[in-house]
Amino acid sequence: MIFKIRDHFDLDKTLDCGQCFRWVKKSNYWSGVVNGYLSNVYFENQHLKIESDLNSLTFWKNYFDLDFDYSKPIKQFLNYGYPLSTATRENSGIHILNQDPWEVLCSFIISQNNNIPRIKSIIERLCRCYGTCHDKYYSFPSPKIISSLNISELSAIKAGFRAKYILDAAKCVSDLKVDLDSIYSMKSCDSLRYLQSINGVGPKVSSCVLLYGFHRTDCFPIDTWIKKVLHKFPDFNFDLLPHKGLAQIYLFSWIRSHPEYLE
DNA sequence: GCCCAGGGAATCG
DNA sequence: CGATTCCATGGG
Repeated sequence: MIFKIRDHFDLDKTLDCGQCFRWVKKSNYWSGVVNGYLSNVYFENQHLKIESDLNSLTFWKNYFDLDFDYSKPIKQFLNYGYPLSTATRENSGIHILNQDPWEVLCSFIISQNNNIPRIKSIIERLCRCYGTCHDKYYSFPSPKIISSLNISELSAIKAGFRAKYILDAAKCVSDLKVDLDSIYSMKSCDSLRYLQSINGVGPKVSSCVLLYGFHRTDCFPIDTWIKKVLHKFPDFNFDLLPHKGLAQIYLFSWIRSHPEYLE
């Protein structure tokens, strides 16, 4: 299927900004597994082309967030001063994906005290070992599947100390002690506390789940890089900024590509 | 060998 | 309470 893109949209940055971990860049397209379906995505002259057995216009429009009006927050960010103005100028093509909440939760548990290449390799092993095999790719394993494992079986993915956190999350989610669907009707501050009832889920991981799995742009995940930015620019106050989660994404991408600006 | 990586729990003053 | 330490693993 094909979408005509009106606003500025950068597919490369959207899939390579650290919000998702299973998309792989091929020659002129991206290949990934989304909700159990192998999908290939192309972008050329303002058209987004998607080849996937997941053949739903509304799903993909939502996944790539094509109905959200980015122009207003972008305009505000551009007038908010350095460094957000610069970060926005360089990264305003990024869209916030609407990913599967369980995959986001599990992925960002794995992300803690870790680096992006290794996060990807651990997730890949998780899918290969315990996901469902379709022809030549693997779906992301369900919470029920993972909750049936013991800690030594999970050690195969080499997640280290995070393995016990993955197990607790899978158990909580599969027996509905943490009902992810209920979050859709909860306020962000309540869902943050709710998610943090999972062992291994704190302020940062819960914020990422809400931002990348539920499009809660009022959440502002503070990781090591954002911490450095806030320390370097103490006058920058995001508390009252609308859609500050989007600002966080721009700032994260910006500082990752220019770490020298911290000196 | 040492340091760090999209943090959070356990422990300590 | 806030501050520090530990947690597995792998690449630089």
